[in-house]
Amino acid sequence: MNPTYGAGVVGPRRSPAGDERQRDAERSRTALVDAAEVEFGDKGLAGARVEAIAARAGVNKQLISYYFGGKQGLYDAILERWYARERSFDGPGVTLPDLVLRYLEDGRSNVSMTRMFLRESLDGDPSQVAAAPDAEDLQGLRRRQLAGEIGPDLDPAFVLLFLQALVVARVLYPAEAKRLTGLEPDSQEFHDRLREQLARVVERLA
Amino acid sequence: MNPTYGAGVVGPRRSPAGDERQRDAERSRTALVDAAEVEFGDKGLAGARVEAIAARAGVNKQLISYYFGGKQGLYDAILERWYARERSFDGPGVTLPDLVLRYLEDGRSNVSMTRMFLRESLDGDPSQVAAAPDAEDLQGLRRRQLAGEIGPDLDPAFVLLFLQALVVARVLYPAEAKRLTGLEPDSQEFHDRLREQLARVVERLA
DNA sequence: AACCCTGTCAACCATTTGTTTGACAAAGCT
DNA sequence: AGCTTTGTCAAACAAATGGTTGACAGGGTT
Repeated sequence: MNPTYGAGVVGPRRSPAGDERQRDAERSRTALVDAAEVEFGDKGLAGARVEAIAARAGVNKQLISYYFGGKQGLYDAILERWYARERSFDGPGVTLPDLVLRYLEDGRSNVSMTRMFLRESLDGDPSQVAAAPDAEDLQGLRRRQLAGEIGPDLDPAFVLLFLQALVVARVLYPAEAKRLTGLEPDSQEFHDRLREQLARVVERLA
Repeated sequence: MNPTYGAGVVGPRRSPAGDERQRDAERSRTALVDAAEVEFGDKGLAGARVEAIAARAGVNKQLISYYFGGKQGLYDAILERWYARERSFDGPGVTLPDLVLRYLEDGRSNVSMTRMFLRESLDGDPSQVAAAPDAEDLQGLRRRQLAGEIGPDLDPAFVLLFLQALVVARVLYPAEAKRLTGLEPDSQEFHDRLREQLARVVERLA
């Protein structure tokens, strides 16, 4: 190995268009976050190794401390990104099946992050959560119930809880998914079938 | 601390009925398994600390190596126990709602183990699982479909996947459960409502 | 050109952590 | 009673791991 920076194995270039700078804080940051997402998703916070994350990102592990203040900081940064995106999901004029499928879609394109989120949910301390029966998402469901999308004998709170579980089933039980359906959980075919089946179940809630 | 064995703080007794032996391999084993179940459920395999397990069990941590060959061995032992019990669930003459509620019931009385199981599912390598569309549990569902318990437009494989997800929702999302319903997920009231709501959803699958 | 801030790395360090070792006593056996 | 096996513990150990330090060069600024 030679002691130069970046992946400049192809020889010295005179920064052709500003896109291949060998020192790019933003790129390093992003690479670390992306890599960490996978590692944390695979092994969890405790199981993930900072060295593995750095290696996957192609940078020195010290940068994790430099940019995020350590392993935990990196973890938090990713989680923040997750919550931010999730908050933007529900909106006015979105039907229930739409919303569910939206979550499903998101889970498909962010498997690692979903895995990480599930682990986080498992790790989290449930005692320090406030009850919020007036939360926005719940009110949305109540409105849907009045509109007839959900039967009057069902409790929107439990319905929402159930839906959240349904949406992550594939990520939570990849092995079961494969065993039962005979399909690869990552495949397009599985995804299509899942969409269809889930929609049918959601329709039945009415 | 004095260098004597057992919890004999109350003074020396002459083994009154064979139940308070201070050296009891079986008791130590069980204590370790029980303690580990909680620790692994709370922190996961990587996050759990052998010292914490031993402390919770009230024995020396070395016994983990002695009896189970180490942390991993203890983990495997517990997992084995889980699978063994689960295999005994489905049987002839059990209706679908019954079966689901049975899983629900089991999850309630074994929260730690369920948590641990979920983590394991998340950790596991899905690639080394064989597709088994002729599995026993699936055939059972197909029979139920013919009997009218499941609509003909639903695929038993996905239904089973969904049901498994529904049953663990409470353990997977304890914080959400509390936030949405306003009830403590461990409380009897939550459990009763959950039973009821879940049953209604399962009925709707027909 | 001289200077300085920033990005990056390799080596080092302190701690944590699972496991091994060695001692020792409780029970069982002869 | 004496011997052996087994259960248990405290202390020592080695490996792993996250974080810190110090060097150094790229780039922009003066």
